[in-house]
Amino acid sequence: MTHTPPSTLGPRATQKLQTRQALLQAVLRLTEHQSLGGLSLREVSRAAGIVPAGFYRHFPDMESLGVALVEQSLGGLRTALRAVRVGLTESDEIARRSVEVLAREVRAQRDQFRFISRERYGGMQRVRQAIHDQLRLISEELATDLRSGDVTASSVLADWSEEDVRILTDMIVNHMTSTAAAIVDVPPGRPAVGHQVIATATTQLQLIIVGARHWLDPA
Amino acid sequence: MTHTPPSTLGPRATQKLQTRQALLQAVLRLTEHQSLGGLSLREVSRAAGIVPAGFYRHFPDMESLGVALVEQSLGGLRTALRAVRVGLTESDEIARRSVEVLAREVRAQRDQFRFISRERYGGMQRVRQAIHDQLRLISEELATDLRSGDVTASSVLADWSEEDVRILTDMIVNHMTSTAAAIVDVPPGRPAVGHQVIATATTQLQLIIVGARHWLDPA
DNA sequence: CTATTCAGCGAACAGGTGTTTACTGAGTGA
DNA sequence: TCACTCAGTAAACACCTGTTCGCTGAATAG
Repeated sequence: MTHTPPSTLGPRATQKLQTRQALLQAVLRLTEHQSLGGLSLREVSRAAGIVPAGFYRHFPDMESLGVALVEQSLGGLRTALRAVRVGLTESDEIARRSVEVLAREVRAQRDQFRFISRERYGGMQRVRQAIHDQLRLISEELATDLRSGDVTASSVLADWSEEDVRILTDMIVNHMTSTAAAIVDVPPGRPAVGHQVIATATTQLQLIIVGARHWLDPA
Repeated sequence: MTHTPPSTLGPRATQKLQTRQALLQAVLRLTEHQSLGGLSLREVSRAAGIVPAGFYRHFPDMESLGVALVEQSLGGLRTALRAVRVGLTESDEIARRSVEVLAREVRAQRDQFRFISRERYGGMQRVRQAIHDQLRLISEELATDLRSGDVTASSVLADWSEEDVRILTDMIVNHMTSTAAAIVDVPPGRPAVGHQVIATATTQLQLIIVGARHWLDPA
């Protein structure tokens, strides 16, 4: 009677998942000084501890591996950003806390974000597309939270057109990716530089918010 | 007695320059669908019409070729941007005209800017450094024009600290690079999409300017 | 006219590449 | 227990890679 499919995976599937993660980790490690397109399938397989032919048990090619990496990385950031906004109504507060979360996330998953920065414009087509799609999702979720919900209570955004809100959130997301790239490039062991980067980014985001507040002002 | 060095280069040097340009052009052509790190020296030499060994007559390696390409590309943009600001005093006008110049330049030198976008975060170390340096120059020149000169006459920036001006111009330059990347990604033969991108970028830049105007306002 | 320079050539080198093939042997389901 | 699935293996395939070497022959300098 105990015919429920095992909620805990068998040793077979577990081991496969581990190897898959080893492949993803290998790419993150190897892309510290070069881009995905500069890696060879053999190099990655070697670093993951399997033979080249074994690679095909997990991905049909390196581009697919890249797409999987994008979804794992940006998916995590997306939920973290969504979580930080619940209960906040002051856009100043949202700005400061969003930059904080971004900084924390980037420092915790440094090589994931280096990978994203690297491949956002530089990478292979499907990888770039995957990044683009994830960023659009983040932008749209931010737009929803800014237009509806408690946030609008203390905001001027209620009067804005959908189009204008999209323009605003696109800019904010672009600013976030620039910030992430800047944090990634901070030399390790120089936390002072990191603080400087975050302070600058926060100021810039506040300037955007001030602009948004006075957007519809009489000239 | 006619010992002046020839102001017009001899056929020898001329031909060498042509081959050098052929190498640069070959890289621009080949990086449409992959990044510089994914190109092989042989591939580039072949596309330029020379034998692999001939490559070394011009560059010691591909990274150096990339640096040369960066300086040629961003050097042009830098002078074009500096030129467009002379005689302008209204920051609104500066914003609109800067985006115009950027868009014109990007469309005229599409593959150069695609290359810059590709390599800004994705590329090899020295290439990234070269891009970073050029962008910092652009940011500093903009800061100088905003602080001194006629511009300040109708601006609030006169009261700003150097640091704050740097923060502002850094953000503007980042916005420009995002815009350039977006324009490059516009599908060819869809000018309507291109107009949309430029309109969005202009609005975003104006929002930044509004923010700057009210930056020191009493809350 | 003569001696020198040097951009580009052709061949060779040791080694890395993606992909296919047939295989092993532990994990699985009935 | 027993057939079968399938993650990982080992070897072979034809091909491309960066770099070096000595050579050519036209442009150059004196």
